[in-house]
Amino acid sequence: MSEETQTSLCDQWLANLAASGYRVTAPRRAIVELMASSTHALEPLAIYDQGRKDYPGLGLVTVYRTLEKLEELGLVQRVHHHQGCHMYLRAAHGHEHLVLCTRCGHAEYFSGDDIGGLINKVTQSTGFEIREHWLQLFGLCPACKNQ
Amino acid sequence: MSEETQTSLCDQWLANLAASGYRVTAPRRAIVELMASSTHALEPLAIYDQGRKDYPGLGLVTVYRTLEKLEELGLVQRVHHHQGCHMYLRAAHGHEHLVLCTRCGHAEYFSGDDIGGLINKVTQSTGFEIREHWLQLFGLCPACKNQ
DNA sequence: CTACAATTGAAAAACGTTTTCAATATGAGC
DNA sequence: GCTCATATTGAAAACGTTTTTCAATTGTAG
Ligand SMILES: [Mn+2]
Ligand SMILES: [Mn+2]
Ligand SMILES: [Zn+2]
Ligand SMILES: [Zn+2]
Repeated sequence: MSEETQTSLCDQWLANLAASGYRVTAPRRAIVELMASSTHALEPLAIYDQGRKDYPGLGLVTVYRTLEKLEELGLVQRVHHHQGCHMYLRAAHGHEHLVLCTRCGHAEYFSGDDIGGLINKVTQSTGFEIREHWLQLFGLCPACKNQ
Repeated sequence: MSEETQTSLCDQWLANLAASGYRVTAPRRAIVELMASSTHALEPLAIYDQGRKDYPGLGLVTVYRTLEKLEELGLVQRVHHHQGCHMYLRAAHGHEHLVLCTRCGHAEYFSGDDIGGLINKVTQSTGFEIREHWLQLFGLCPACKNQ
C-alpha cells in the first residue's frame, strides 16, 4: 500500500534517456531535474545558471546538447516568448497550448481550444490547406495580478 | 473623376515617415518599396539582397535601422516563422492573424477569429488575466498545394 | 544656397549558438 | 568489481547575426 509507484517526472525522463540509448550523466541529471519541474520556460543561459547550483562543473554547451536530446525525445519543447524565442519548457501532453505570464514568465498549459470552425473558414477564404496552428495566450498570472 | 487619390502603400509609408520627423532617403525608399508590396515575411538579409537590386549602395545596417523605424510606426511587424523568428511583414490592419505557407513562405492575413469563449474558459481555469493572444496557421498555399 | 542635424555604410564589437577536440565518465560484458 | 570501447564532457575557437562606433554624406528647414 505504501509501496507507491511514485516515479517522479525526473526519473521518467532519465529512464527515457537511458531507454533511448543515451547515457545518464551527472550534468544531464542536473538539467533534467530542473526542466522536469520548472513552471517557467527557460532559456539556455538560465538553465546553465540554475544548473550550476546543482552541478557546478556544468558547461553551457552541455545545456544546448541536452536540450536538443530532450526535445528530440519529445520531453521538452521550444517556446516563443516576448522575452525570447529559444526558451524551453516541459512538452505538452497531447493537444495543449500555453498561457504565459508577461511579467514573471509563469507558463501553464490548457486544452479545449476549438478552432476547427475558424480553420474551415480560412481554408475557404484563402485556399490554404492548413496543417498546423500556433496559439498562445499572454497575460498576468494570479500571483502577478496582485502586484 | 479620373483624379484618383491613388496613393500607393509605398507613398503612404514614406509620407508617414516624413510626418514623424524622419527623413525620406534613397535607401529607405528602396526598403519601403520592397516591404510595402511583399507577400512574404522577409528576414533582414533577404531585404538587404532584394534592396540592393534597387539601390546597390544599401548597407545591411540600414536595413536593420529602417525596420526598427517602420515597426515603431506600426507599418511593419515582426513575424515568428518556422524558418526564422526575425522576419518582417506589412503590419496587420486591425485584428488580423496570419496563415503562412510552410513551403514558400507566402503570408496572408485573415480576420474573424473568435476565441473570446476560450479566453473566458482559460481565465476561469487558470486564474490568468489574459491580455493578448498569438494565433498563426500554417499550411500550404494554393500554389504550393499543386506541387 | 547654406547650415545643421539626421542618416549613411564600413568596420569593429558584442552576442548567442555551433563546432572542434582532447580528456573523462559511463555502462555493457566479463 | 574491473576492463574497455565509446558516448559525453567542458574549454576554446569558429560561426552567423545583430548592435555599436564613427567619420563622411545627405536631406531639409530657412
Ligand atoms: Mn489547438
Ligand atoms: Mn485574435
Ligand atoms: Zn520566435
Ligand atoms: Zn506556398
